[in-house]
Amino acid sequence: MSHYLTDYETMLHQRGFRVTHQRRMILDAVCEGDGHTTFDAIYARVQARCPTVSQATVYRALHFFVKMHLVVSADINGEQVYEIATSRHHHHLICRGCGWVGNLDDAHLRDLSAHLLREHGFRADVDHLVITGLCPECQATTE
Amino acid sequence: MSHYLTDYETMLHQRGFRVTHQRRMILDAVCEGDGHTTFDAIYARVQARCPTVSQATVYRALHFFVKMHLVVSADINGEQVYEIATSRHHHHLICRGCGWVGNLDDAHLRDLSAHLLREHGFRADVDHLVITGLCPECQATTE
DNA sequence: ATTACTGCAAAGGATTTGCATGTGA
DNA sequence: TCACATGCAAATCCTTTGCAGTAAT
Repeated sequence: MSHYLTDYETMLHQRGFRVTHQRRMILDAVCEGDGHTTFDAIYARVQARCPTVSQATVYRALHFFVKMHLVVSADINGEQVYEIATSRHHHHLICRGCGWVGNLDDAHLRDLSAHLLREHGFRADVDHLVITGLCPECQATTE
Repeated sequence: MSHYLTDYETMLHQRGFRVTHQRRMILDAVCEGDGHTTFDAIYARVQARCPTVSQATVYRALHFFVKMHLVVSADINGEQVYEIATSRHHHHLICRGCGWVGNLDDAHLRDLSAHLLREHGFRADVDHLVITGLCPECQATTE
């Protein structure tokens, strides 16, 4: 993680932005998540370490990181979630029964996105697709 | 449309719910849309015919219709949109540049959902997937 | 020394809710 | 008739913003 941190700090410096104590904590809090961290979870983690950090700062930092492409956000069932951006594209399976989160490699969507580009001229955002459904356990218990 | 209306009215009656003037107007307003109608658009259409209908009623009716599976809702870029439920599964391509909306037949996702079920045991909700991206025109103008 | 960033509190916008009234079956 | 549905307004929730003070470079 440390050389990754160095990279992003250098990048921010080069662009004239500042690396603050708060931003470091907030980015750490995003990294600690399993991949889909809600605002509340991030805010709680930050608060645990530094109770004076305000919600406004967390909101602003998250927007900032998204704009800097260090974090990606998605909307799952009306709730905004955040995840550290990685170079490898992958997608998520979300169980609407129990909240289980699974990963889906980009490879399985290559054909689809190729089709969309060829037939519709549509360039799909393939970096963070969310597919909801039911995991094996939740299929057993009829909703 | 009329026999469809009869069907849903009968269904609601059987379940002990009531078919009111407001609910009819609200469902009509959802039907008039191209498939992704925002709350504001629905409320505006209803207001045009009956200015006394309140937002609360529209919110309540939409939730009600979703629960009755007469309407499906999705979240596009943080905005909730509504669409009449149809038997035919289809998906939507949304241009994040200009808001253009395209349809994508379910057939193109059959392979993917079959794969998910086979490999992950995951039963994907294939009734209303939203894929964002850029349409041909908006690809020209670099965002 | 700049000026980006933060904390606080207030504002803003969207959605929900309590309650008295109205209305469909 | 009587429970369901509505309108109104207040309440609630989430997010953004203005501004004065703080801190990174």
